[in-house]
Amino acid sequence: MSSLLELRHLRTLTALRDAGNLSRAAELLNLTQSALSHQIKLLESVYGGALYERKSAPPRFTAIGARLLELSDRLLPHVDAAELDLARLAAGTAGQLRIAVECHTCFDWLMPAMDAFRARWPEVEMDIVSGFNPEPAALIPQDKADFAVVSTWENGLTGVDFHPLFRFEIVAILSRSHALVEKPWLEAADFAGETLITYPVPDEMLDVVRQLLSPSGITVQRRSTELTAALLQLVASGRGISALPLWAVKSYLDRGYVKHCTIGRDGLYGSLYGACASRLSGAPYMLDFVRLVRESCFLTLPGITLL
Amino acid sequence: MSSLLELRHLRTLTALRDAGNLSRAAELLNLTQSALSHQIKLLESVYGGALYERKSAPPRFTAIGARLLELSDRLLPHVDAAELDLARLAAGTAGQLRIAVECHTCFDWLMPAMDAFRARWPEVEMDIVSGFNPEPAALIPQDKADFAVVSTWENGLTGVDFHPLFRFEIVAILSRSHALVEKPWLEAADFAGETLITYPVPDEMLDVVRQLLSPSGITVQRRSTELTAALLQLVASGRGISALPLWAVKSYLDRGYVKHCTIGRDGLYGSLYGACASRLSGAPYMLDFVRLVRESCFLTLPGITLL
DNA sequence: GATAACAATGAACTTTATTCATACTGCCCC
DNA sequence: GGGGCAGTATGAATAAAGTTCATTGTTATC
Repeated sequence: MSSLLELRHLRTLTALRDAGNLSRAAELLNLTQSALSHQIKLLESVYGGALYERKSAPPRFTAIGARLLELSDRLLPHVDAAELDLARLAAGTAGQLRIAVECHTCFDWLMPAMDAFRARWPEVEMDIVSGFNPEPAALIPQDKADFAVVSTWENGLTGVDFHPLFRFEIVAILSRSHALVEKPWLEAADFAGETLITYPVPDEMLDVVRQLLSPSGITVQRRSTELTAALLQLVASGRGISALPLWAVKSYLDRGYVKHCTIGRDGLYGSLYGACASRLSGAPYMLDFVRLVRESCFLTLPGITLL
Repeated sequence: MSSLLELRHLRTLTALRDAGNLSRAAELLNLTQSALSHQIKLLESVYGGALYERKSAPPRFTAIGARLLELSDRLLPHVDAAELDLARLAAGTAGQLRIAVECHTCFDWLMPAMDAFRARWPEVEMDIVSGFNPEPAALIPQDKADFAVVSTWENGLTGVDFHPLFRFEIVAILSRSHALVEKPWLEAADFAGETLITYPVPDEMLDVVRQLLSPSGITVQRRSTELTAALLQLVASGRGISALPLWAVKSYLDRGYVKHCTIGRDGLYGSLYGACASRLSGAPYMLDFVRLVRESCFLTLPGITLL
């Protein structure tokens, strides 16, 4: 009888468009694919027609779906703005956000989220904690940082809360002519005798060392450089192999500049978490920041999974 | 965690503002007062503060409530427009709407709804069935009307569906100096010997006759006139008494031009229904018309209750 | 201080949304 | 051309609401 259209449905539609398919949209919304499928089925029964063509990627919307999307685009920004205002009403607008990172590549994807955040919370003082921080989470209890990107969820730390960010695959990077390229996947032994080219971080922070090499008792030569491009240049020219997040090297792989190889039979995966001071863990601006990071990463980084 | 604000909540807030209090808002939304109270309580717990001051009528909104209302005002018109578009997509935009009324006063409140309807469904041919129609519902099977305002729900008619509209009190109208004014309420016997001043409709269509006088076997003199103003002028000058919907005479009563009196111990009530051809009963434009009528009446006519 | 109107509340209930488990579909690829 | 694979659909089970019911609390009014 009366209208059953809710914001939920509009959010689903835009997520579908943004994410490219139902399953990814579900991930973005923290729901299951099934839930969204049911939602859309309901809408279709109400409006008497399909909302989009299922077999096309990206989804192609019908007139009905397009009209609903048009509505979403008009509505959701206002909803977002209103909720932002309300969050600010609830807990002042001021605050600090000193960000520390463990790995340099993080800035690649942190930047868009930081830009969005700055626009949304102009009164929050945002800073990057400079210098080399092997254990950025430790800076939080010392009150030298408010937020840190870390790869391990340390339950021990008091006064520090963790927010899951995402999970990604780490692949071995090899020159196009490397012998190992032929293998379906690499085992620890394959690294013996190779030079491992990495970012300049301590051994125990490299997932490939921590999860694969150390447990197998294999040690390798290391060589490091700051920039991803330089690193790949070294690999391409045969100075060694590397192990990097897939999202960091996807574009090089697509261009055929280097080759890659799964590490371990089931692949090697790293995770990232956002650590923050417990006292700020529930602050609207902190929650908003985490959300922005997750969202922008999911839409930007290829092949990642939200945690 | 993620936003739980839904259109439902925004609809509640605007209904609250439009209707003036929770109970009336509930009526407008076809929900109970309790449901709305729970909704608002939830919102308040989420946003950390009251949405409005309960004890003031009309409701006075807090900053939070006002921000949400602002959002509603920006959103709901778009939602409405979109749903209208979608309804038109589903079932063409053309159609006929020939309206017949049983009682002349109906046009008072039918007009605003008709104006709104014309704007929303420009391609639907709207007409008023002219002439005197003692039984307008009968015109529907004859295909001389598509919609009729009637005061009885006749289950017998085939091919005709009824939509409940509203219920209203019918009061006796007396000159300021009339003796009966002193009575707490009038019974059938009080009408004996009086002249009943009415619109020019047959006896059996007057609720006061049908529900009170006929059952008691009391007959009265009748005198009729078309216009409400003329009718009241006759009453005021002592030519007789009348029985009219409260909403039709409220403004005269407020000005003290005439007096009124409850009819029967529990009051006399009339109801109105919208009759329409079954074949059109589910048509989007017909449902929309009924909705517009109910809504505009509820917001406009004092003292009515939606059915 | 009774009455009436409105709002709040907790529990029962109903409805709806979501998940789970599984089956279906189109597509790519040896 | 028969796996695998990624995406989608579906029915039943479950979880999570939203809503009502019955009642109480509150405030204003006469």
